[in-house]
Amino acid sequence: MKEMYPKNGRVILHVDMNSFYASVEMAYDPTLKGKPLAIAGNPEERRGIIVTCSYEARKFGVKTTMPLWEAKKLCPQLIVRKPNFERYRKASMAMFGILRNYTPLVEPVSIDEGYMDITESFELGTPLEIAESIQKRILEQLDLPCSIGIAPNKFLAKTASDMKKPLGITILRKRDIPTVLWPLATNQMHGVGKKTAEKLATIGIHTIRDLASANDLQLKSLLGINGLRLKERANGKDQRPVDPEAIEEFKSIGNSTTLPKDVSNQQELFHVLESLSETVSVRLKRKNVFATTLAITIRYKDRKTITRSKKLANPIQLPEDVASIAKELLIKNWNGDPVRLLGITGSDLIEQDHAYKQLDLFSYEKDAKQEPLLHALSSLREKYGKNIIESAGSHKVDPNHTIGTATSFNKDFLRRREPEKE
DNA sequence: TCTGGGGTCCTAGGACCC
DNA sequence: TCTGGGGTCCTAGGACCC
Repeated sequence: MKEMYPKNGRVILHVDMNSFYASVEMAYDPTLKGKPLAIAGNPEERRGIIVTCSYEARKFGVKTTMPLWEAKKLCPQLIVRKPNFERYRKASMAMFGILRNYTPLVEPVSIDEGYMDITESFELGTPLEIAESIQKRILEQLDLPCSIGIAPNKFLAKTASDMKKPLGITILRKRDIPTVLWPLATNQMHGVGKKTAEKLATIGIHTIRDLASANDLQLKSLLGINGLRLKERANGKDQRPVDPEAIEEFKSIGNSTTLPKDVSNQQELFHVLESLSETVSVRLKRKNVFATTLAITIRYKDRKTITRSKKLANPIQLPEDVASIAKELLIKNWNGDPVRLLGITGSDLIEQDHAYKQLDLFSYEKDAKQEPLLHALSSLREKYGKNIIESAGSHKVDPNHTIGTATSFNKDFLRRREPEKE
C-alpha cells in the first residue's frame, strides 16, 4: 500500500461528514433514522430554506438551499427540524478530537470537514487502514457517518472524498487522474461554480480534461490568476500545506439577519443594528481582537445588496462603538427603500495587545520644569475624563519638554482621540 | 409563497505619493 | 508647457464554498 505513493510525496486525507446537521439530529434522536429529515429555518421569519437534509430526503429531490415549501411539495412526509448550532459545534469538536488522535496535522476547514497530513503516520498503518479506523471510530463513538478521500494533495483528497457518499473511502492516485478526474464536467471541480463553468464553456472547455490542456493566455484573460490555478489543479497539482493554525487566523467576524418582514422605519433598523452589534462584539471579545474596518450589508426588498464600509482610526470592540459606526453607515448609505436583510462585519482584525500598543503613539507634551509626570497625568485625565488613562509613562525629549505617554486605555480614551487632533 | 448565514479570495477603480 | 509610471491604500462588488 505504501509504495502506491511516490517517495517524498505526501499522504493527505480529506474527512467530510455526511449531511452533518441531519446526522447529528439523528444521533440525538435515533427515531429519526431512516426517515426523510431536513434542517431548515422558520418560514414565518422568511428563513425557511433547507440547510441540510438526510439521504432519504434527497431521494425525493430535496436539496440544500431549496425553499421549505418547495421541499414539502416534493416530499410531504418530510420531517423538519430547526438548526441547533450548539449541538453541531459540540459534535464537530468531538470529531476533530478523534482526528487529532492520529496526527496533530489536522486542518479544520469548516464545521464538518477537514484535512489531515498523515505522511509521517505510517507506523499507524497504511493510509487505507488509517482512514478505515477513523471512519469506524467516528461512527462508533459519535454515531456519525463520514466519507474520506486519500490522495497526494488537498485538491485530490477533497475530490476523492466526494466520490462515495455516505460512508465511503476513496483513494485517488496521480495515475488515476486521466481516467477518474478528467472525464468530470468542469462544474464538478471544487472552485468552479456556475459562472466560471459558463465562462469556460465559451472557450470550448467543458470537462476537466479540456481545462487541463487549456491555453494559459486564454485562461488568464478569461479568469485572471484563478484560471491558471484551476488548470494546475486539473492536472492534479496542489502544493498547499495542511495548516492546523489556519482556522485560528480569522480575517473577519460578522453577523447578518433576514428580517421577518421588510422594514422602512429607521428606528427599527437601528434596533436591528444594535442587536447585531451586540453579537459581533461578543465574538470579537471572545477572539480577543479589535476591528479596524467595519462594514454594513443592506439587502433591499428586491434582493439588491450593497455593502458599505469604513476604515477606522480607532479599532473597536465594544457593542456601543460597533453600533454607532454601523448606524452612521446606515444613515449615510440607506436609500430609504424597504430593507430585507441587515448585517455587520468587522474586518482588518488586530490582536488586543496591538490595539493597546497603538496608543503609544499618543503623547502629551508639557513643560518639564513645571509639569512633572504626575501633573502630566492629571492633565491627561482632565482632558480625557477621570478614569480614562489606566497607566502612563513619560520621558524628557529636551530640557523644556516631557512627553507623557498613555500605555493603556479604555473606550473613552479611544473615543476622544479624534477631537484631540483639532 | 422563492431564494439563510457564515466566511474567503480576487478584481478594479480612484486617491495619493514619489 | 501639458502630462509617466509604479506602488499602496481604500472601497465596492462578485464568485465561490459549506
